[in-house]
Amino acid sequence: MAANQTLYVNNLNDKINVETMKKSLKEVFAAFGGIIDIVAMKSLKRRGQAWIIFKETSAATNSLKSLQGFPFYNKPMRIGYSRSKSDVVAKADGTYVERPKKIVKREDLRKAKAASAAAPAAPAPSFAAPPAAGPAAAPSIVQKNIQDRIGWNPNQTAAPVAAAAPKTMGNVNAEPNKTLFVENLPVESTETMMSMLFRQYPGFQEVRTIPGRNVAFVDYQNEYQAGMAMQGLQGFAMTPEVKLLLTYAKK
DNA sequence: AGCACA
Repeated sequence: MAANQTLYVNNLNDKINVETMKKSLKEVFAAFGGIIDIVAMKSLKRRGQAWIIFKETSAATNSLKSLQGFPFYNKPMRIGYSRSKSDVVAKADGTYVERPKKIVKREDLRKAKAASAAAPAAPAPSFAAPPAAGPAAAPSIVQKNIQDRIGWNPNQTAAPVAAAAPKTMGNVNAEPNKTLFVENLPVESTETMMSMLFRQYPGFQEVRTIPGRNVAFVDYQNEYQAGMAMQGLQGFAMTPEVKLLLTYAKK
């Protein structure tokens, strides 16, 4: 695949509103260089994909390498170079030619209808019973899980994705906030471990654990970055039984 | 799975 200043990203979570998705993508990819635009659409043929248009091909290459397989809204991103030059880029270098409007064929309409009818309804929020209580987790499990997570090899194709987020929010406060409220911390987790885990996400400031309580607060520079960390680590399995529960802190 | 440009 030839290098291109535009990246093609797929396997994106299409349950996420496209505008939110574009903002979140910008948060992560902008760390690698200037972004001209992000194109993402929600139609049947185009959902779950996005084009990240960088100012520089080098930035595209760096982000491709380091974000390949990055767990994003619970799905590992698959990233490649775009097959063609983006219109904005072609317009800038004077090579843009008007593309003929495509005709939507009757057959395509039929297919689209069939596909949406076959699409399963969104799963109900899971209140699944916790896994059978096995032997008490050794203290090292939490550490190991975190190390596995932060030592995540960017070149692997199948990234270890956090367990599906339990949508059983104890805290109904959905108001975005640059501070995250973390629940379900196993007793053996330490502030150092927590910061290792949360530091992977851009904008990380600090973790504040609350003595005697299995909760913590994690600060980011802004609420988008906090949102990124929340999506990335939601349901993270600290032990096979204990999964992190993340919400925005109350303002 | 699907490479667009509203």
